[in-house]
Amino acid sequence: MSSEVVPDQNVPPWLARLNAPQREAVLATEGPVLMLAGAGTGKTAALTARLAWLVGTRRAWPSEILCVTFTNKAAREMRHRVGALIGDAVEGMPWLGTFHSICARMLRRHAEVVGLQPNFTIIDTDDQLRLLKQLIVEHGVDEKRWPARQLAGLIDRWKNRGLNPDQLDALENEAWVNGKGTQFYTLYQARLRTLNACDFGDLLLHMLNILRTHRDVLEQYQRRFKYVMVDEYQDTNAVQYLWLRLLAQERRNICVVGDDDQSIYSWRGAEVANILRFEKDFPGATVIRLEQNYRSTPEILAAASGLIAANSERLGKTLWTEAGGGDKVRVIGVWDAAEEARRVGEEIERLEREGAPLNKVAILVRAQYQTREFEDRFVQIGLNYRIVGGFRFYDRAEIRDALAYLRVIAQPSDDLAFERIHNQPKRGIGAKTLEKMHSHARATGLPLAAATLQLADSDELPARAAGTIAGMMRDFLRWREMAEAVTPSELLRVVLDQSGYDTMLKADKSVESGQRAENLTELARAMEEYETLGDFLEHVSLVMDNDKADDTEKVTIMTIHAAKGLEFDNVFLPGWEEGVFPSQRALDEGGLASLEEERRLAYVAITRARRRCTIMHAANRRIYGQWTSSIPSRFVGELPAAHVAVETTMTGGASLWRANWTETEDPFAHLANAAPDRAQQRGPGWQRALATGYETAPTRVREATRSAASFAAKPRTDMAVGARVFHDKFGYGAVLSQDGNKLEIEFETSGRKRVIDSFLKLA
DNA sequence: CTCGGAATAGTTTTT
DNA sequence: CTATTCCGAG
Repeated sequence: MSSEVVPDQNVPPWLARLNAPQREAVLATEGPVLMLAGAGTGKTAALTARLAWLVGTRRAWPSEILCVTFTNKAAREMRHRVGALIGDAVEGMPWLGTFHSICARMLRRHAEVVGLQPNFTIIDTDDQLRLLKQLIVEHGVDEKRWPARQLAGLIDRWKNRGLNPDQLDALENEAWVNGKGTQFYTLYQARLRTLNACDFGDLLLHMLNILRTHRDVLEQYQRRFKYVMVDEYQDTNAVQYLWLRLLAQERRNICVVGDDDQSIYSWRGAEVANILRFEKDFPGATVIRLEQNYRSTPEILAAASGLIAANSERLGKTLWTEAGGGDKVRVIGVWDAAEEARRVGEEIERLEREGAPLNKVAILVRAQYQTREFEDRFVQIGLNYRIVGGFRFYDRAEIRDALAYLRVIAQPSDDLAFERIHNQPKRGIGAKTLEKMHSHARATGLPLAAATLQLADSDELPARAAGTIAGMMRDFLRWREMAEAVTPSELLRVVLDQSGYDTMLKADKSVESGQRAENLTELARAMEEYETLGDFLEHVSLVMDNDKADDTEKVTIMTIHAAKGLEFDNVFLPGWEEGVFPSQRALDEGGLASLEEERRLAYVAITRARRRCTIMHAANRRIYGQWTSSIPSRFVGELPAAHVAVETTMTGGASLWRANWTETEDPFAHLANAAPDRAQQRGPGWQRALATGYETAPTRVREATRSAASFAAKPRTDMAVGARVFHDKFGYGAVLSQDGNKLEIEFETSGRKRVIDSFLKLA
């Protein structure tokens, strides 16, 4: 590719390094551009270079470019990489960020247009649910039959589609309590307005409404943004699309990057159609395909391409690579999920012995519940792992309590926050008092906190309750004054101390309380980089990720969704069974579209691998406590045979497996009985497993090496519940319970784990 | 108000 | 199976 570059001192090296289509995408600055960038084709490199080029050639100031991503992580990376190209100018890029953070920034300027104050609160799903629940109960709807979750889901969907309450059609209206959709959506929006709050969907919907109804505001932004760039365009939903179209339709300098084959978020409103219709919306668009892959071996690419070819409705791309060699994609069938985890563990230990860094090994699963089996196994064999996703730092109860205090200080009208902590720590203000507070607030139209203060002055409450409330309100007044003078971090420390929260934690002798206190210290530390309380709260609500830098060598276990955009040398893909992947839900509902999304997910999974990719399927697995037999995923059968090596290895040898299902305990016997034709429909993956696997390669079949752990079958008697123990990997801990030779231990530094007793010493 | 047992509901996840 | 939520008794 460098040979194509005409040496020219005006061409910066970072531009010369790009391949021809990437360079074309950079240089096509004027007019609409659709960049179809396959997995691993260097789209971020092209996008950052384009940004640098626009600024470097003085086509626009950094502040005149709108550059939108979906996640904070992507925004951060973009900022970082652009910074490497053009230096500090990137600091002046206020409009590089996520859809939500950019809209929040805009909305704070125009808040009054939609009836909000500029310091509005951004509420999260938790608050949203509590608020909706209140509304549902208040209006006499049976919360059992019509759960708040469902309403939240509907409202989210409406907002994602850009629908305001008055724009719901009859069908949508019917979706909630037989015709109360509009009513509850309206109530919810009104309630948010009185709370001076917004949910995530509102950030976009409010801005869209403003741009639609206020010509002057729209024109101001159209004039400002000379260039618009959008990453992961296949993930945009309707509001985002409409918002972008309004902002870009005048100048038409919009460049979107995406890959229809990697669209895996339709369930949260993303519409692949947006990418498919780009050329219609912006006639004359330049379409550029990035197809040269810099990540994977040709075998991996061929397997992935073959699989995705089974989808219809594709724009179509052909990935290729200059690299040669590499192993075929392996497919391994095992007896059950435990063996699957054991195999993966062994493979990883082998890789480790060969010197492969664990940081570049990943196990990608379809659903979170699959992680458990691996976690258990890796604890047993002492393999370092990290599970990505699941609990987030800011989701913890104590963190949310602390934040609620800060929110009430920053915004006295934040009823949701006030309600959260009104009796936390316990102040003796129970349901009865709370109900009085609520009804007084409703009667006076005051925020909860203000109404409560008034109530405390009256004789409505028992003297003791009135006293505590008055005291609490005095605290808040004092903290509010203090907030002007001290840093947010110091303020938090004072609040935790004076509110009695610290004391409450100290009094709590349970194993978790120590960790809680530590988390709060961690929070205070994280706050130190913020100057004002407002800055910090905005950060918490919009930038809620906590990718803690972790330099220890660990295997990553995460969902395929979470792995999008990442790459690993060695990738393990367990659970490729019908009902797991594709998921049962996708098979039951959603029809072909759902199935194709699952297939795209499988494509994303395979293309994460740089060097080696191992797909596995188990014949038996326990799902929600039910033993389930399953057949290999149809996706296994769709892999092009020429690029796949089937290497089925089972504990006890293949003959055992075969004996099991052919004669005595055919795991599919019930299927054959219930639906005789199902037995014949075991799919191509199954057929291949039969044809290639253990039939032709019996010598490769071997007893899985048992680790020392599983031999220590006799439970020890010297480790009673409560005993203090020591573990080489996890340090000191206390025994919580014993189950045979497995002990559950609360480790002082690494939390609760199940380990085998032979790895423990009495401390 | 707090505790404990029963009932229940469980893809994927960002903001 | 298991984490969470809900409800009723004390």
